[in-house]
Amino acid sequence: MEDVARVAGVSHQTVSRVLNNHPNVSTKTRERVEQAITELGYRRNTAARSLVTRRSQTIGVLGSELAQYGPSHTLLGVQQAARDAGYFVSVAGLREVTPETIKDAMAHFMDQGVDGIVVTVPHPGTFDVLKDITAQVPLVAVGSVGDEHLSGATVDQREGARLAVQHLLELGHKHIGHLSGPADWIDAVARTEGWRDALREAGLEPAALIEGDWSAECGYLEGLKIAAERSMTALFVANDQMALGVLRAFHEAGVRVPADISVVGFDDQPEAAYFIPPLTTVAQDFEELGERCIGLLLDRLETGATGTPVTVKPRLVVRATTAPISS
Amino acid sequence: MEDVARVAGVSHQTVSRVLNNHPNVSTKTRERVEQAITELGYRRNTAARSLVTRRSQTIGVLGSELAQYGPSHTLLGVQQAARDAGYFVSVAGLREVTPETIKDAMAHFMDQGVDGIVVTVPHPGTFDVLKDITAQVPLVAVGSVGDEHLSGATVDQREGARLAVQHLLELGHKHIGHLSGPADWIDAVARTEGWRDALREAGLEPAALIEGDWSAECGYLEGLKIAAERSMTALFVANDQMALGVLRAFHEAGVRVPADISVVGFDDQPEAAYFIPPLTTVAQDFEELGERCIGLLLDRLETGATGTPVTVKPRLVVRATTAPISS
DNA sequence: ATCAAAGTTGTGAGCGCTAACAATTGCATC
DNA sequence: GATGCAATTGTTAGCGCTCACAACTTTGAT
Repeated sequence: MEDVARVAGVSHQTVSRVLNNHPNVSTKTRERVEQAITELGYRRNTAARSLVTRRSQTIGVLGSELAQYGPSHTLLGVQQAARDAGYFVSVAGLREVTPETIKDAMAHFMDQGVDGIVVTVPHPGTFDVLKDITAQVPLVAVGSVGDEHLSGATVDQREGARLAVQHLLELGHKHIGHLSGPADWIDAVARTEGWRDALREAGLEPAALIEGDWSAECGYLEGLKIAAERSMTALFVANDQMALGVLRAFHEAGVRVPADISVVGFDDQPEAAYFIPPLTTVAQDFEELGERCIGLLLDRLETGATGTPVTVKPRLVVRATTAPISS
Repeated sequence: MEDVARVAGVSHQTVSRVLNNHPNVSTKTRERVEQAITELGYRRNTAARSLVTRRSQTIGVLGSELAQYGPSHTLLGVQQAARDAGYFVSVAGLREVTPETIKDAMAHFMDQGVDGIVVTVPHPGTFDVLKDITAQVPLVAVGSVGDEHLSGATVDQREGARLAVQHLLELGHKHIGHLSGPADWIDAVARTEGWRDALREAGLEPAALIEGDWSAECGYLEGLKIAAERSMTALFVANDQMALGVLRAFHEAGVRVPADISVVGFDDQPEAAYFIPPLTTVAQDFEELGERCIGLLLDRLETGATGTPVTVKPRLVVRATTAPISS
């Protein structure tokens, strides 16, 4: 920086002012400094800057299952938005979610001195562990959380599930089962609730709730059982991967989709349109979710304002696995 | 740090020595200092440390298509291994891969002062842009690259493709087509070459090469054409997603798999086992790839040694989309 | 011409840490 | 008990930057 100052014929402080866009620098000086900067290929030292400003320009992203469709896309959105705003993004993925691993990752972030944290850990209870962190560093969660002021952006999954079930209801179905995600996932619970709500509103009893684990394998196994029982005419599956397994099981068991049973998935992965048959499902924009989250966090960081949580609306995509009831 | 020193009754320098595991500290003093540290909940300031050591303990990960199956798992491995080694991981995902976006991301990393960089951009030419960076910061690439000394860990994709085609050959197939990935992907080219090699070795002419774009949609569209032509008895598809589309197209067109045509995929995503029919494919361990890469990079960082690139072997997984030729 | 107010630039200190060196202590040897 | 050497601890400087404040320059009103 001293070198730049020398070349531009000013003091190091003026260079600093130019770098930080301080108002009181004459245009001529600013230009001279900027030229010196490019000429010398000067880069400001982040460490030194952080040391005195006490800000690292870094946002920590804590996530689990980061290779899954939803989380990976959320991360993409978060990362892009943060980088566009000039922040660095530090990622910590959790192999397994326990209070210890969460605390470890948080210690990691605190060591790094992150300015803010985004959490994409879709399990309830996570936030009890995180309570004391919130006091030290602004923290925003992706997805709904028990705590109102923690939550950043959410896809209204309950609404999405309701959409799916209402579609089934409109087709005349009365026996609508649900293959849910694991009960320790916030999203899974929300989708199950949406299913239950829609059924109740229609005066139907929510029966046939099966808990799955998101995997195609589980969808297949449960699908086999459902095929054997033939107790329902429609099935709402909590994600597309399980739906794939279900479709395969039904195919094997000779249960025709949608003639014998209708199936609706959730997520709208790009592959869903190429399942056999193409899957009716609920689309949600994970990238937008991530971007919104960063938007909120940055507001909080830069203006101190506690913005209201954002809700992103899901959308029903009707394809070929649903049909009016025939029997 | 001064506070810790006071509590422990030593100088700040001794505290620093304890923190850095310097040898010449008496056990008693060390214990006293450590106790003071936990007592005060002291955290060393990374910025100050970086300022003087000129190391940020941060590794930058540059990637594109980070939400895809392969890249996202690689990122997971990289991230975990780096964090285990006490490094921070800074991620920059490229929405589109152009010299400009790559340079931008690199500038981002240089600003941050990363100690090393891992690149997961599977396009040739990327590394021409990166040439001048290598001089400044150790850089390791995931996947094969033209440049020998850049490349870190690779899955031997050529070998994987050969495995797939040999399997088909053993089943008696003579007309084996290939639906490849985009020609501007290094991996796609390697797989195509493996296919061509295996065919040539068997004295067969590699015909019917179709270039795809990795998507299920493209697999579907091309699958429809292939079904209409009926010019091959087996198809080697460069990834599982396209294979899904192909399977769907064949199903629609009344082409039976594997009776009429055998299909082999690539990647072995967890879903592949639940396709209709379950997909024969080539498995590769992306997480291991990422871990190995970090291993190599850290070696380079800490010992200065230029380790040799690691090659991870892929594995053929035979399921139900391949059968001996019948016609 | 004179002064105050605003705009512009420079100076010095210090953020929290580590490296190099200086000073002290302990311990074996004579 | 004196001496030398190694092990341990303390002292000082400075990494590159921003902040607070001081100093200087311009401008415009009197």
